[in-house]
This record gives sequence, C-alpha cells and structure tokens, in this order.
Amino acid sequence: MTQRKTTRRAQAATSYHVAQEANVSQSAVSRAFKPGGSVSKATREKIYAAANKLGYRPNAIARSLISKKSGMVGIVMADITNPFYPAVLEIFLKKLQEAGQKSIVLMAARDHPVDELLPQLLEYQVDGLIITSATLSTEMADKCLEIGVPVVLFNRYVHGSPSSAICCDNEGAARQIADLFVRRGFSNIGYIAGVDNTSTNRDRESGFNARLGEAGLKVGSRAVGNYTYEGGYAAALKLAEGGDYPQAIFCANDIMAIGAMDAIRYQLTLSIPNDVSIIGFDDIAQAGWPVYNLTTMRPPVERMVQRAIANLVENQDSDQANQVTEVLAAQLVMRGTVKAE
Amino acid sequence: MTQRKTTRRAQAATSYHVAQEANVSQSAVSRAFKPGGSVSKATREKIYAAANKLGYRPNAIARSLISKKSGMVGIVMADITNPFYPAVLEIFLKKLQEAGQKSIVLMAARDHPVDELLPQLLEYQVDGLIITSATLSTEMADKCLEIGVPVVLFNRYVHGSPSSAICCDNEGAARQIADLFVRRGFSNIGYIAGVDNTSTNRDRESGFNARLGEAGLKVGSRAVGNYTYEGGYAAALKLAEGGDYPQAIFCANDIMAIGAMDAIRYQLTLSIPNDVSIIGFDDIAQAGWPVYNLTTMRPPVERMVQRAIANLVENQDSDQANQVTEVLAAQLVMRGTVKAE
DNA sequence: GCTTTTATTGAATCCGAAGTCAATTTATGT
DNA sequence: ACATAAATTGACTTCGGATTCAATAAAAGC
Repeated sequence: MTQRKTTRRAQAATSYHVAQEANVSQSAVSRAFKPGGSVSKATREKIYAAANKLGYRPNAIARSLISKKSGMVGIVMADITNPFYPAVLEIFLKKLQEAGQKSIVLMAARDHPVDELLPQLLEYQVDGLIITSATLSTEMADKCLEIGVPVVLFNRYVHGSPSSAICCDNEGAARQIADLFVRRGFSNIGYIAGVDNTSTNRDRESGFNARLGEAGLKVGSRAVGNYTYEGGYAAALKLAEGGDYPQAIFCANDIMAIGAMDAIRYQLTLSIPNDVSIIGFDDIAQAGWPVYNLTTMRPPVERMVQRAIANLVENQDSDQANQVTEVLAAQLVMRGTVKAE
Repeated sequence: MTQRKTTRRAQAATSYHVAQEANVSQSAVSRAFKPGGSVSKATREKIYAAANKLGYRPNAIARSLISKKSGMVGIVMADITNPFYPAVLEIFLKKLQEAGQKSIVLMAARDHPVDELLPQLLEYQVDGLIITSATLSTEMADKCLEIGVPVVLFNRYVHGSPSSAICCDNEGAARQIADLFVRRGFSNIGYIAGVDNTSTNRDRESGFNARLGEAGLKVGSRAVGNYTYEGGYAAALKLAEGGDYPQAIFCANDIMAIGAMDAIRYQLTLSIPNDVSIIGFDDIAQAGWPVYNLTTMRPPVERMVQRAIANLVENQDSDQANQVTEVLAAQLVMRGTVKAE
C-alpha cells in the first residue's frame, strides 16, 4: 500500500470572481453562460476569457436552487442479479445523459418497499422518478405528483396509481408463447412463475393460461422461481416431483429459464429440446449464447426507455400531469430450445 | 395506451412555512432537523408536528449550497456488458446508500475519455468520484484534487496520477494461475488478453508471463479479447490458427473465458477440461453455473468497495488529501475447468 | 440631426437552509 | 435569594447564480 499526501489549494471560482476579472457585473456572467442570454458578443468573449483563466464552471447546485430545476432524475432499481436490469439501467443512463440529465441511482432491497427510498430522492429535488422492478404505493405516487415530480413505472404498473407506466405487452407475448406450444402439439405443459403478485408475472401467466385454455389445454405443473437463476433451477426440479416431466415449459424470464435448463440438463439429465422445450422472456445476452440458444420474447427495451424518458420530460414541463400507460409489443426470438415438430 | 390528466397543486413547504406554523424562527427549524442541534425538547416537538402537518422535507439542494457538501458521489462506469461491473456497481450503490450518500452514475463510452464527463459531475459539486473501468488523465485528476474532490480509481491505476486506487493483486493472482498450469504440467499455454494497455491486463499478463518464465515456459499463443464475450469467443478461435491448440488458456476475465469455452466446445468441438483447461478472472455469477463451472480468480469485491468508500470519505473530511494505492489479494476458486492431473 | 425602438448592462432581490452572534431564558452553585 | 454558567432562541447574513427592473447605450426611422 503506497501513500502520498498532498495539501489542497483552491476554492472554486464563482461568477463574482469571473465578473471581477472581466470587469462586468455578476449578472452579465450569468447571462453569458445562459444559452439565449442577452449579452453582446464583446462582453461574452471577455467573460469567457476570464472564466477560462479562472477555471470557472457554473455551480449546478446554486442554479438548481433558484431555477427550481435540479436537472437530476432519480432511478430506483432492484434485482440487479437479473442481467436484464443492468442492461436497462445502462440504456437509461445513456439516454438521460444525452438528454443532459444527471441520474441518481438507488438500489431497492427486494423486501423493502420503495416508499422509504423516495423521500431521500425528493429531498434532492429530482425532476422526475423512474421506478423499475419495485413496487410503489399509490399514496407515495400521489405525494410525488402533488409536489410536481412525475413518476414513470418501467415494466410494471399499479392499478389505480397516478403514475405513468411503460410496459411491454406481457399478456400478448405470453399468448404467443402458448400459441406456439399449442401449434407444436404439446399437451403436458409447465410454467415457472416469477415473483407472484408482480404485474409482470400476473400478466404473463394469465396470457399464457388464457391461450392454453382456448385450445382446451391447461398448465399441468407450476412452480415459482422468483425471477432468479437459483429459483429457476429449483423450480425446474420441483416440476419433476409430480408425474411425467412437462414437454414444454414457459419461464417468466430468461434467467430462470437458464437456471431451469441447467437443472434439466445436469441434474435431471434430460435433453433440450428433445425431451423438454423451453421458452423464456427478456432476451438477455446469455440467452443468445450457444450453450443456451434460448427461444425467448424480446421486449423493445430501447423504445421503452425512450418512451419513459419522453413521458418524464413532457411531464416536467407542463403543469398538468399527463399520465400514460403505454404497452409496447414484444418480439418472439426463435432459437433452439423448442422442439421443431 | 391509457391517458389521464391531473392538475398539480402544491409547492413544497420550506423551513419558513414550518417556522410560521410552529411559531418559531426559521433558525429553530433548521436546528431541529440537524442531529446535534441546540433546541429544547418542547420546541423540537412543536416543529416536528408542524413539519409533519405540512409535509416538510428539508431541501438538500439548499443545504448543499450553504454547507458546501452535496452529499453526492459521482460514479463513472463503462463496460456494463461485463457482468462483473453491474455487480460492482450494485455494491457501490448499496454501500454508499448506507453511508447516506447519493450516487450520480455516468456511463463512459468505451472510446471517450472520462475527462469530458467529469466537468459535468464537478458542476454538481460531488463530494467525491469513483472511476471504474475507464481511464482518467493525470491533468484531470490534478484538477479534481485542486478543487478538493477526492478521486478513487477502482480496479485500475494510472502511474503518476494523484488519485487513490484500489486494486486487486492482479499480478500475484496471475502468478498463481501460471503456477497452477506449471504444476499440472502444461507446456502449450495460451493467453487471451483483455484490452491491451489497461492496467489490469498489463498486470495480469506480466504476472502470468513472469511465473511461466521462472518455470522455463512461455505463452505459446496469445489473442486479444477486449474483455467481451464476443472477443473471447473470437480469440479462442484465433488461437486455433497456429499449430496445436493450447492445453491450457488463461483468460484475463471470466466473460471472455466463457466466450472462449463456448467457441471451444461448439465450434472447435474440443472438450473442457480434457482437451483444454481454462481459467478466468473475476468470478462472475455465470462462472458458477454448472455449464461452465469455471475455475477462476475471485477479487474481494466487497472489501475493495469498502476500502474505496472509506478512502473517499476520509479524503472528503480532511483538508489534506491522502492518496493511497491499495492492493488486495484475490482468491483462487477451484472448479472444473482445469484438468485434474 | 433628433426621436423612437431595441439591445445591453448593473443593482438589487430571491431561492431555502445553515451558521454567527448577541439577547434571553433556564439551570446550577453557594 | 443571588450571581454565574449553560442552554435556547431569533435576527441577520451567507452560499452562488438567475431574474426583474430600471438605466444606459446602440441601432433604426424619419
């Protein structure tokens, strides 16, 4: 372990310092740094020169205080063990960066409700909130709205909540999956659920069941995998407990599907897709790896993020909140885990 | 797409409002919310009651302005496609949250230097900076230090940089890996490099080469995988171009190792570990999956994060910067990708 | 050239909480 | 009960820019 010590100098330059250096008023400096500010070319240049010399950078905190816009968005995440979410986070961060917003990211513990986290974010006067993979009480959502902070739920929704929500069409996607199973003639069908009681699981399961029902079929065995690899692994084993192993399993997300595949191949020593067909949901990077080559549903993540941010921005500007629930279609990605015939 | 409209009320309550409501001065309110504040029990309760009634939450932005502490830390990340980094990010976020700090997270594009991003963060008066997987110029680091913002490089270091750095002992770990190969009697040895020119790759490669050299061996074939799955996959194929395929390969990280394994098994149709032994680095979640069961080096991530934050906090408080380069030992995790004898 | 219009400019105020300081109240010691 | 020390309290100032408003300067119109 190496150590060095350095004594600090400094004190960041303020607009007053720059004003002094450039022989103008502080107001002029402020205006010079404001895009459409009313300053003559000559003084603007004088000011830039002075600012440059002093290494001046406007203080965003001070600006936020007076302008009532912090330029920061709060993002609440959980479940980062599911690779889908880091991917989503990355897109959010990039797009918000492009939009000139800073992102304050908070991790929500699985069991803790988001409600306890939000006040922290609100203290920092975030201009908006993005909530992924965590539930938000209606009261809290109301409170945010009341103080004028728009909220967007990503990939989930809450009935009666005053927040906007951007989702993929989980129900429709699940129907497509069921449909594929039906067309392939499977009759012994399994379902590995995510976290019971989440909107995603509810919709995926109901869409799946609905389509099966239309074909006169129903899920023969079901286990809960809680949206984790380990959960999927365990659930796949659990499906083996009652009677014949399912011919086809729909897993409510990819990471569980991958866990299930590992269990099926390495512990149950069945072959995929010959003995068991599997479909997941999310199209995470690992689903494309040759070992898994998982057939899955791909939500239009980029577009969803884009819509979420657009909604947030729109609601920041207007005094009228415009709550929207948008549902975007997912796309079936056919790979190799469903038996051909 | 559902739409609802709501008109907003409100205007967050300020300490003045609370003061009025509680019949005290604004100073009193401020003190009531400050941990060791000098307020009598009676007035404190009066104030809390009033605050509660009005839904008052102190404005962190205003506080930052006067106190010169924003309570925010900037985190610069890149390379989120490598699952190691989301995992690291999660730990950082959680621990910073516990420490009562907010995290502003920025994604650095691979090719863009971090230098362009930092000014944005500095405008927001972050109390400290954590830089992972991205390089920082010495000038920029100097500038941060000058204005009193401590910088910690995570898992990388820059010679001559005035920033602190927390690393794992890449060189030592790589020596251990080489040592294992030597003991197992491999002589045809391959190396899949990360991004050339990064401190991690340099140290892993040099430690590996050094130990091989001591045993009178050297790397027979080398390819660059740029720390990605695809890169690892391609690199593994490239190693097949010249002569016999290596008996053992050290991949500078797990995600490349996994890519390499997939290439070796599915495209080269060789068996692991019978034909080829593989060792990775990072111990990402996927390395533990039964399909891969990858032998790898596990850096003490929790401890590294802990140390990084500790260093940051320490340097925030003192006026004297205390630059430290800490190197923590990694641990070999023996799994199933190295041939037993 | 002189008035009217438009563009620049600076002084003063504000955002919301925290710290300074002096005034006042309460507690303590004898 | 009285002097003294300790605890509370409020008025005022401050942090660093943004904005309003009136003043001044430059440009345009006749």
